[in-house]
Amino acid sequence: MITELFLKGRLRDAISVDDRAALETAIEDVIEVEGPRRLVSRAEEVEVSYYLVDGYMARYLDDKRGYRQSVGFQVPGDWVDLHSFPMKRLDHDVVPLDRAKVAIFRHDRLRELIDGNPRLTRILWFSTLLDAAMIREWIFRLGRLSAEGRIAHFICELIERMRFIERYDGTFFPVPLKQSDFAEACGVSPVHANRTFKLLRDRGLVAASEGAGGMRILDEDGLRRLGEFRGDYLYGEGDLKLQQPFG
Amino acid sequence: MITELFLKGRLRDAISVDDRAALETAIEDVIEVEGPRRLVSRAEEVEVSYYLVDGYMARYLDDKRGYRQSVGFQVPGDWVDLHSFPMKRLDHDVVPLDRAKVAIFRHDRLRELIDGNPRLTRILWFSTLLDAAMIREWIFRLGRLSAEGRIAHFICELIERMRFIERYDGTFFPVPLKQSDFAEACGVSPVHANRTFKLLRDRGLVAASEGAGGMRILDEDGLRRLGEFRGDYLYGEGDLKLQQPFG
DNA sequence: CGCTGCATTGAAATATCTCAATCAATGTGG
DNA sequence: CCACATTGATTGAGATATTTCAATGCAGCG
Repeated sequence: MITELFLKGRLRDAISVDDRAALETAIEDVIEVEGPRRLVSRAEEVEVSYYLVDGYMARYLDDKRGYRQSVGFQVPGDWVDLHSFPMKRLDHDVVPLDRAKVAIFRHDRLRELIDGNPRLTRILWFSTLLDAAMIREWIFRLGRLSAEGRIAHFICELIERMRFIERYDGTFFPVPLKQSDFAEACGVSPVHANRTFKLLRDRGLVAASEGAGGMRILDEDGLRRLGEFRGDYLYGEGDLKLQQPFG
Repeated sequence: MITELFLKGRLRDAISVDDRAALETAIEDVIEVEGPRRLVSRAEEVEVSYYLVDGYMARYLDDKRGYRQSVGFQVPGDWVDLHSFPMKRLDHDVVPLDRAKVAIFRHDRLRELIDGNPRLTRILWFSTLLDAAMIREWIFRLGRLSAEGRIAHFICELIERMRFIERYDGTFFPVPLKQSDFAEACGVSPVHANRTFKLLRDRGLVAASEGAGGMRILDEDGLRRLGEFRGDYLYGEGDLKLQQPFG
């Protein structure tokens, strides 16, 4: 099933079998895309939304000098730009990190699908809001943490999200992020990101980088403390949240 | 009409007369609240959402030391926590800045209202996404701008939002924000916020502070340049966005 | 008059950026 | 197999930006 990973580890069980099937039938096509070519550009009018089947993507805003600020990171099972469905345009660019596989949903088809189905509507709405909750936590990260805390916090988020989709085995997760990608996500210079990783290694929190192949975690609790990480924002929805205690 | 200002200056005209009326009838009550007492607390389960009729509110995440990061700012016409309707809980606190008037919408009542009304559903969904677009721009602000740029950018956003609801006359807007509130929103220390305001005054961009009564703007273009401000993210929705050119 | 809450200032301590090299791994063409 | 280019990681050193701590100023208010 294409949408196998959608909300996996969170609300997935709240989606009925029928709704899942309906969602699957609304898929227009599944294609391969590859960075650094943009999949969606800021401000262009769009008529489809993409669901990320496999691979990773980042969302960017550009500053005056051409440097990028990452405003989102998508993993398999995420919608990349479902918000363009009610919004018509995006306020940012979407770029595959490497090679990725996406399912295409036409907006008119989505509309047909959900207009008579408030339950499914609410689930899709929910998933865009989960995204918003993450972004809010990114603000916290940038506004209140030191460079070291920011990187640690971001790593914790990645761990948690990879765990949802069973791509984290307790010590390693694969993600094609370079140090400069961490820098763009955490609002620090690439050079400082490098020094920060060295600090994290010296503290025994993460292992030496495996290139851009992924990340080996040595002390998840230590990272959480350093990044003042509370995982709850990744859940939403009361009942399910109980599976993961706050803090 | 209570929801008079909802999406004013943006999508408001897209809401049909019937839908507006329906929305009005779903109001449970209108009450006065006052900060610094929290209106909604992080993680508590909620059954109502609030629409801000008058006054201002801020949304906060706390760090380890008890300092706050502002992750949102609401003006009259905004929903303060509509996202709790699909989410059940909030990931942050909501606090009136001063005295405010809010309309209460019970979630079960909202559900009845929109379940047979996909158009209205999409408008509410849209408004939560507009909120998300703003937050993304906040990330840009924190991640890519200097303290001076951040404050300028935030002021520009306030100008624009106050303009939508006709509370900005071209030189002044009323908002009970202290320098320390700007600091919490922009991720800088209160002391540095103070020095930054001095810089902005010295550059002739804003006038001497009027306490927490509001802000007098001397050079909006200058502020936009300094804050690398692009107003488009506040609009959403293709057609209407044309009213305000990009950049 | 003496609080109290905010704005302001100074000075030293830190954190982060920038610029400029260097290094290591990888791939490519000959 | 070698010379070379490319990409990303690493390091050093000086310049800037921002924080922190500690006072001071200033206005409204009981």
